[in-house]
Amino acid sequence: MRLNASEAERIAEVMGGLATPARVLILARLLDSPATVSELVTELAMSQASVSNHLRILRHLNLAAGDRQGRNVLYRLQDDHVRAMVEQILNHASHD
Amino acid sequence: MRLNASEAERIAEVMGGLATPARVLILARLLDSPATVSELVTELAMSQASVSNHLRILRHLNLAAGDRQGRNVLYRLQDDHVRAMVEQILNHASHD
DNA sequence: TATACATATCATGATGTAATGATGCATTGC
DNA sequence: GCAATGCATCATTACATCATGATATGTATA
Repeated sequence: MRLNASEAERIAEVMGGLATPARVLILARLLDSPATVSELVTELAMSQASVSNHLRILRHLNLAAGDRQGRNVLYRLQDDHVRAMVEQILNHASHD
Repeated sequence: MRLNASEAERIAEVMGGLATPARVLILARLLDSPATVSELVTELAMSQASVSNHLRILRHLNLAAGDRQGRNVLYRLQDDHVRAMVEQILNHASHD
């Protein structure tokens, strides 16, 4: 599994998406089920601007995706591969 | 898999260890086999200070460990659980 | 012990990122 | 259309992190 510089850079970017407690909480919450922005705001006790900024980052890293439903936007994990990775990472914490 | 704030903080710290290309390259290299600091310096074309600083960070995060062998220090991944996590993360890149 | 080699740490400057408050945009209901 | 709701974006400030060059520590060899 040898990496070149640009692959390493891409991985580092994605991992940067998990390098802040706010986004870890968001991803862990989305592991359970999709959630709207306001649900995340109340459940995680974060400001609306902060949640929205973090969701934008997760979107751009292809870790999360949002689907508008009326006034709300329902966010979810991007795909099963992201799900597996997030699960593995959260699992790491419990073995540590 | 619900997280509290301090668990999220811990995970974010560990992921910060993978959030820089230099450390991704180091961990990917150590996935193959252990390596001394000078081997990492030459193989990855990084400065000695930089490699040593990054290794200190990886050590403190319990991602890597170093064993002195004479003048050299041989670095390796901390354990099989770290190995599994790093493999999963590198695997993510190829499916992306 | 003196020297060279391998690694670690330190101080600094430059860059990046997070939180916050304010504002803008989109959608629904009146 | 107008107001209200839900979300996104912007600008600012504060803080953290990286790379680098210099220096210190530990280890082997002469």
